Amino acid sequence: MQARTRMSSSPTTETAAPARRKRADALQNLDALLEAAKAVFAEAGVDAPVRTIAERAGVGVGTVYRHFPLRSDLISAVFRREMDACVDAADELEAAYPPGEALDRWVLRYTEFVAAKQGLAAALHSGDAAYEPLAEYFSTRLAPTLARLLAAARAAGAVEQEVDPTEFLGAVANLCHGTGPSTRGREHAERMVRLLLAGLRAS
Amino acid sequence: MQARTRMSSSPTTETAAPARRKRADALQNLDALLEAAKAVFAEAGVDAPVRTIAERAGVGVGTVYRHFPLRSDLISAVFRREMDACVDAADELEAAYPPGEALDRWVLRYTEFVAAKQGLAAALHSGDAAYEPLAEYFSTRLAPTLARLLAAARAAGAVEQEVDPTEFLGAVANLCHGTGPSTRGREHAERMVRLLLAGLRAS
Amino acid sequence: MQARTRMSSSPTTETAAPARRKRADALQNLDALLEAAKAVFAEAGVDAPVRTIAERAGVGVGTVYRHFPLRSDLISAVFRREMDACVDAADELEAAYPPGEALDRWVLRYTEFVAAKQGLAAALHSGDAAYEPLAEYFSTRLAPTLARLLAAARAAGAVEQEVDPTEFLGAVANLCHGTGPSTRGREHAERMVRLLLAGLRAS
Amino acid sequence: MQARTRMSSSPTTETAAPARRKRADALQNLDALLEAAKAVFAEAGVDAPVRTIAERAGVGVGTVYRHFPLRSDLISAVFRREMDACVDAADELEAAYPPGEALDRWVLRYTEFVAAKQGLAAALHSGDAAYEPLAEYFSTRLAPTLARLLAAARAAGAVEQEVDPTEFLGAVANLCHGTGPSTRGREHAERMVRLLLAGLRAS
DNA sequence: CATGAATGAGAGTTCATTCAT
DNA sequence: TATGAATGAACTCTCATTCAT
Repeated sequence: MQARTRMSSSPTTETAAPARRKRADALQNLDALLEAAKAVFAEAGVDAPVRTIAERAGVGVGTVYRHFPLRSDLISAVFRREMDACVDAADELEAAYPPGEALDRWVLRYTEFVAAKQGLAAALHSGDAAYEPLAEYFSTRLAPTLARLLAAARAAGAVEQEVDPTEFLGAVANLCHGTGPSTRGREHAERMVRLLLAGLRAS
Repeated sequence: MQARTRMSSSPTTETAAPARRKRADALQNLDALLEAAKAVFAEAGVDAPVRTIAERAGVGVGTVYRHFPLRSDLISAVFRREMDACVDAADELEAAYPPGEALDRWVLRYTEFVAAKQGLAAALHSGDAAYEPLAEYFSTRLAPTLARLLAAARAAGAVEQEVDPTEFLGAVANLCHGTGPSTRGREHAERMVRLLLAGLRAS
Repeated sequence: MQARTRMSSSPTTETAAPARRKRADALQNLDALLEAAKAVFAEAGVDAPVRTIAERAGVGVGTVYRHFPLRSDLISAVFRREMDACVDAADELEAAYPPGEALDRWVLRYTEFVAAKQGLAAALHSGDAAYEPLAEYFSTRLAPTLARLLAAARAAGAVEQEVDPTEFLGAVANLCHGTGPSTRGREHAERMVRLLLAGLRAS
Repeated sequence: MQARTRMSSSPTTETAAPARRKRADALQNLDALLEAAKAVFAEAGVDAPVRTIAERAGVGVGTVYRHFPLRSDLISAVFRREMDACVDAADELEAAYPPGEALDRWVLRYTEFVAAKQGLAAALHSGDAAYEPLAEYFSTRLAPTLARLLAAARAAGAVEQEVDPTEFLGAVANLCHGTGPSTRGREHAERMVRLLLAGLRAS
């Protein structure tokens, strides 16, 4: 019943094949869904009612279930995008800064990401088998990145302590827990993360 | 909520025994309730169904609501007791160890407590205004204790960094998040907490 | 929200213990529930929405689930009562008529019962494991009754064919399928059942 | 339901081939649909999700709705074909056997057909007005066939009882209810149908 | 004071049906 | 004409919370 945006591009200017149109709509919906989910997760956590997300995206609940049969599918999809961005940031930081500083900056960058995703850590630790894929993504994408940065920093003498990358990432995620989207919360998390980083340096 | 006619005669005119009995019963119930809640919270988190707790305690749900109108009241009551024990431990540690070590040992003691209380941190950060009293208890009992230990350690040159006690306590609580009652989880949390402590030492 | 009948018997005339009152209410509700379910099942089949039954009984859905966690529990309860009555009728018929006629009359009595319970046969054959208890009740209560009547009739030379009682009962139930509560439907079922009975007699 | 502009040029101006192709495709689809529906009905009953049928046939749901706007349309179409085969069988049986035996054999043949169509009887008796056409087909095709066989058998002295053909057919269909595709179920149904046939013979 | 039956809002999930492409 | 994405009504079931006894 919701009025879909009928962009109504004039027929003459339309160049894409008709078959594409359908896909375009679907993709648009999917995007709206991911955006909505991201927003709702940030506000109400990953346990927010499916209906809320559907409404926010302007679609029916059925559509959500069509694209993401499991809640975890949606969660994964939402977070994966940003995790990728986070992973990519490592390259730039490594190129621009010495190992120790690159490590710090990347961890802080990661902190920022996690802090903005209320409920991420909770989902990760929920024990719910549904979030396995998400956890796996952590291990296969983020952890290796941190491992690389750690190794470089240690080689440069900027880090003394041994630490398991996945464990460390989990700890940082946990430190962001409950720190709303407020600046105060952010700062709080950041301070604690810096303490953790300082700990790495200690002999 | 309307006060029903109190059919029972005034306490003064009653023989001591029945009155005692009643009070004793009530206290017993309350204790059973707290024990049950503690156990259930540990197993299923602080969001466990009220009925589960009531059944575990062998009382009706109504009784739970009578004693603890808000869920947070029950949670607070449950945790308060153990917090007190934790606070008390500080004295002994201060007497037995040098400031720096006393600090470490106490924080680890606190870590143990929090790790055993699945959901404590979550509740604390839930944003639900209902948990305010619990947070307050944190500030008024635990935080001053930590502040004292920190001050002593700093005076002894065992700590360099400045840190807000409440913030630090929250961070430690967060680090325990999702670390089930398993030994592995415990160790994981402990390792991260030690890192945090090491961070305090760094110049 | 539904206004419960507040019979409000004057306090002075009330003799039953207060504790009984609660039970009385509960039982009344349970009875209303069974009556409502019976009616709804007859009108809309055993797959009727739970809410419909709850509304008809004037209770909340939760109450239905409290008393009958599984849909099949409710169905069983509803039908059991009438099955018992049906079983009891056998004694009277046996006493009042010669074996062959007693058999006929009882089967017709049973036909009447089943015809009035739209959905009984369907549930029985749904394959849904949930209806097992109901099927079992068939085997343990009705089948033995029919077996007895058949044996007597055969001994008296009024029946020639061998037939498995449970199978026969199922067949009769099936014959009532789709015969609404109309007289026409009833008669239709009855005619076919008589044919079946006639078949028993054939050499 | 509004008629869309028929973009395709008129059939007459098109070359024969493409037109044929289209028709051929459509017919093929229709056939696949009927086959799929038959299979699905047999496995999951006539209430099976439309999508299941569409997938089985390798077409979109829209196609199902195009050919069979009402579910009953599909059901009717599916069963009609087999009913016709059943009707045709009567001729052969009449030619090959004496009236009494022809009757028995045909009824058993019909039993086989119905037993294989789980849900046919249910649909027939569902009360849903949508199945009227199917019921009508029963009356106009099968019932006359049975009537003919019955008349011949009666004329030959092989049947004593009067019985309405449609009613009898319905009864047989009902007896097949809930008898899965298993051999046991089949035999059960057959036994009961034989009893019914024996009843016809009784004086 | 305790009890636990009753209530009913709300969440998840499925599917018939429509309709833009 | 076929497709399948989207819709949303309808259903089941769970629990927090109230309140008569």
